[in-house]
Amino acid sequence: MPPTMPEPAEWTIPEVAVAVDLAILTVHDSALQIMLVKRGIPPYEGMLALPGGFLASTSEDLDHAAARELQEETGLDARALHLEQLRTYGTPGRDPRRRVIAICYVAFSPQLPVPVAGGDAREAVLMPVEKVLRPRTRIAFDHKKIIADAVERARSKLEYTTLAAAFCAPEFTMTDLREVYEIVWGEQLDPRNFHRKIIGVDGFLIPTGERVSRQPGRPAALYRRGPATVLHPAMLRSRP
Amino acid sequence: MPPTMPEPAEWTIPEVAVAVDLAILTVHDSALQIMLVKRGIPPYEGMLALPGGFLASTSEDLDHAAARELQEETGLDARALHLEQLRTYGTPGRDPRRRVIAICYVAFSPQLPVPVAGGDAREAVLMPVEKVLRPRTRIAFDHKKIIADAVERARSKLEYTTLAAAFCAPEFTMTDLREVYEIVWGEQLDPRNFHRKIIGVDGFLIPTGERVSRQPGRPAALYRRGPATVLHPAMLRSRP
DNA sequence: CCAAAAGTGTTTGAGTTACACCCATGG
DNA sequence: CCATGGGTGTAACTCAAACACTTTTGG
Repeated sequence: MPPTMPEPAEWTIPEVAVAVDLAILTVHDSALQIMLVKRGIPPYEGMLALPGGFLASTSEDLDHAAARELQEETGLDARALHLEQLRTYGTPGRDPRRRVIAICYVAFSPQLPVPVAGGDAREAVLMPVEKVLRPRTRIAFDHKKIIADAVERARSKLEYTTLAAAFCAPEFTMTDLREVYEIVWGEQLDPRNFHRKIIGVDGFLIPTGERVSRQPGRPAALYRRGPATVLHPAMLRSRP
Repeated sequence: MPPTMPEPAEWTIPEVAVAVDLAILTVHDSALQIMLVKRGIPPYEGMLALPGGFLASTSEDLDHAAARELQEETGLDARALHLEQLRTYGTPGRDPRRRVIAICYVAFSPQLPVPVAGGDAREAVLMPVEKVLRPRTRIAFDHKKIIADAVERARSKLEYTTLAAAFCAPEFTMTDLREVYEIVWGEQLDPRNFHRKIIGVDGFLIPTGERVSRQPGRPAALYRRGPATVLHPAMLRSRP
């Protein structure tokens, strides 16, 4: 860490602020959606941005800061969903006020419980990423790029991990799980081959023994998330 | 970025220093090795640590800071090798002096040219990661964990990208490339199947037309890196 | 009974593994 | 000419894609 620099006993601290931002993804209304908040102050006042905030204290762990932000913004408990570091963004000028280094996290959340009234009661919305990423949509700071990276992380993690289940409610059907894949990847999957594939990965799903009948048709078995975390062999999406 | 916080026009900047550290990996003497520097000052004086330094100015891009450190520490040109962000480490207490957030990068380098005399002429060494990661070996700060993460990144990137070639000299044989895989993964591969697999990925290798005869036996064809970056289907290592 | 969704079985082809075999060179 | 590594051919196997077919419900 301090090997190259001049290294006096004291260094000059450049005027750098450290932020933790969150890309909270969820599947809702047959679309992959991301949580955004409306900015109340300049710069980018009134525009949508990722939730996040500055490092609260000098003794707060990064992962803890992310979990705290998540709790504050959405009321969600970080222990109940998947939260992982995405990347750090620090291009000068990304915040017009001063140099800000943003350590970004992605969260994969099941349907958000309430219409997400944050603790701060600031205006939070869910927006389909498809819409966010359109060229015409304008998002504060460099957050559009961060969202694109978060979505790509989600898409590739579905391939080789069992994280798709993190988007499902605690109990779900095979079709619920398949729809997560279809929505995140934007691609239809064969229900029959999908079923066989998932059942073949042991530890992915635990059958509850229950069945639900939500449409006409044969009732579907209910499952819970199993202990497996990796998918091997991977579940590949088609390459263009 | 500043959505959750109190948000006065001015925020308090916590006393946080931002560092950029490098995990420079190379294959040398039939081992995956990492570049370490001996610390000249406390804390951890005399111990080995990753090369790196503090953000030089308030207007320096992170990727640029990493490339600059690389140049300063090793004389290597970042344009000539692969450099990518790994992860950001910020657990409080990881530097005993004050809060330091380290944005870490991994570099994949071909054989380092000279015995790595850095610009600063500080003592730099290559050490096999196998040795670094042994429980008994002590490394400054939390750098052992960072090194473990860097190695895991390298191992998994060989599976689904063409990055193995980044460890090879500009011109190399199929066996050179195979040995990169074998050394990084610590696993023997069948030379015949490996050859066919790599040849089948188009854009991975460009034949130079030349041949070299370095041992008794049929001379091997020489190749250069091709434009392909992804390996599809992936090259899987065996799972334990 | 019919439509619709859940789930099983079967065929085919792509891709990997394992290994026999041929090729081209140095000593 | 023979040991050695480079490279090709091929059969057995694994797994995914495609799809016919059975099961079980709501209306």
